[in-house]
Amino acid sequence: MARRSGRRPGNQDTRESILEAARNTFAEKGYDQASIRAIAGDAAVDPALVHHYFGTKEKLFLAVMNAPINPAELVPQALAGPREQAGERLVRVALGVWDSPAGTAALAVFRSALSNEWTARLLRDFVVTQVLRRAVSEMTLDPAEAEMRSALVATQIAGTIMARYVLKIEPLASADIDTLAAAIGPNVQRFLTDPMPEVFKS
Amino acid sequence: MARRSGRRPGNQDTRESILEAARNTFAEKGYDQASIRAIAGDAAVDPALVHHYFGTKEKLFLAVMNAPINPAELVPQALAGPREQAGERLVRVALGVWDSPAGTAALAVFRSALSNEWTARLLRDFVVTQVLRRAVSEMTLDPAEAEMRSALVATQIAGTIMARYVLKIEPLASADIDTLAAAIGPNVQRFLTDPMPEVFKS
DNA sequence: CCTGAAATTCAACGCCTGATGAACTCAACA
DNA sequence: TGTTGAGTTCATCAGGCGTTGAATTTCAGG
Repeated sequence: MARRSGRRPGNQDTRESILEAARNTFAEKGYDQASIRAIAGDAAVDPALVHHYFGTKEKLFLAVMNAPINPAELVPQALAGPREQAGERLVRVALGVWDSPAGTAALAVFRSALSNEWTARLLRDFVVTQVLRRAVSEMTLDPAEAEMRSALVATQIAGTIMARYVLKIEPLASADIDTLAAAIGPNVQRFLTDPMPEVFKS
Repeated sequence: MARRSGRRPGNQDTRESILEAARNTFAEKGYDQASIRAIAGDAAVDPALVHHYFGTKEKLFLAVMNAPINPAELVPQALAGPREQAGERLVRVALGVWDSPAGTAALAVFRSALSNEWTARLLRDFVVTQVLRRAVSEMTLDPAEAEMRSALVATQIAGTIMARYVLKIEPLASADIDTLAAAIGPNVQRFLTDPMPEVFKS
């Protein structure tokens, strides 16, 4: 018999409101600038409670990042369908993620990645092992070029995210997904499937 | 008679060594994470001396950013020559800047822009008013599309910088400029001159 | 030499940070 | 009903931050 007596977990709204406040604050300010006190204040909660639930700031960050994005589900969704439209679909899926509620968490890790070394590693490893590698294997690209091709795709996607969600450069920030997909998709497509200079064969 | 007696400015090595330490530290850690104490330590100097020379951290940052990058010189350099190769030249010039010593300062502002609101505004305003607007006027693009085209170019350039210098994704980080220019240039070119969906005409 | 201004140092201020541990509340079980 | 343990609060720690102002050193002018 595990739990014999005592108050039962009961109200776990608090835990989730901390999580939500953390997600928003991390997304707004990045890892370093988001203070536990600010998060706690946002959740109308004592700062010590944050530690009670999540231990350390790092663990809280990981808890925030844990659920929302599942590449195993998104990558096939982006790659299903004719190869000639894979680029556009990829842009559409990526922007869709960032525009969704889950995108808040993604934006948090993105923002944090530029000022903090370990979050940068986090993002790089995630992108490389979870997204790019998966996409490469599903698209059956020429292995000799696959790494470079997927890295190039990453530049276009990352740049779009950066310009639209972080720097908020107009008219990009206000454009709708269809417009952007039509404009950027073909470029991604070229990175994916068009012939590349011989330099890459090495 | 302005200065009548007293020690003359003399040794300004100190000022420059602070500036250099600041440039490196800002580039490594971004604006917020780079502490005045760390910069002073890097320059083997008392923290108070930094304030003596530059007043505040913000002014020090601006002093670091002040000199090194001159769009008035770079933009024409990127745009001179046949329009059909403008994309590739643009990539080449951009990467050239970041690979140069001056690029350290540029990387600093780039890094800072994601975690700090006012450096983000700084970068956005700089990019929009100093680089994009200038490029647009020199290339005589259709005004109806110019804003969107230059913003799209910005996404590809920013993404490349991010992947290569911040996230350091391989094989991008180790590739030489020629390779990248050949791979990415055509995409930039398409953003610049290829026909765009009608949606943009608005 | 001596004066005075610049260069440099030192100690301290007030504030914020992440984190800790003890105290208190209170619902549920024995 | 009394015990238990989770939920919650509070005071506090040690440390880093940007910044300040006064003291001290250094050195070129008059």
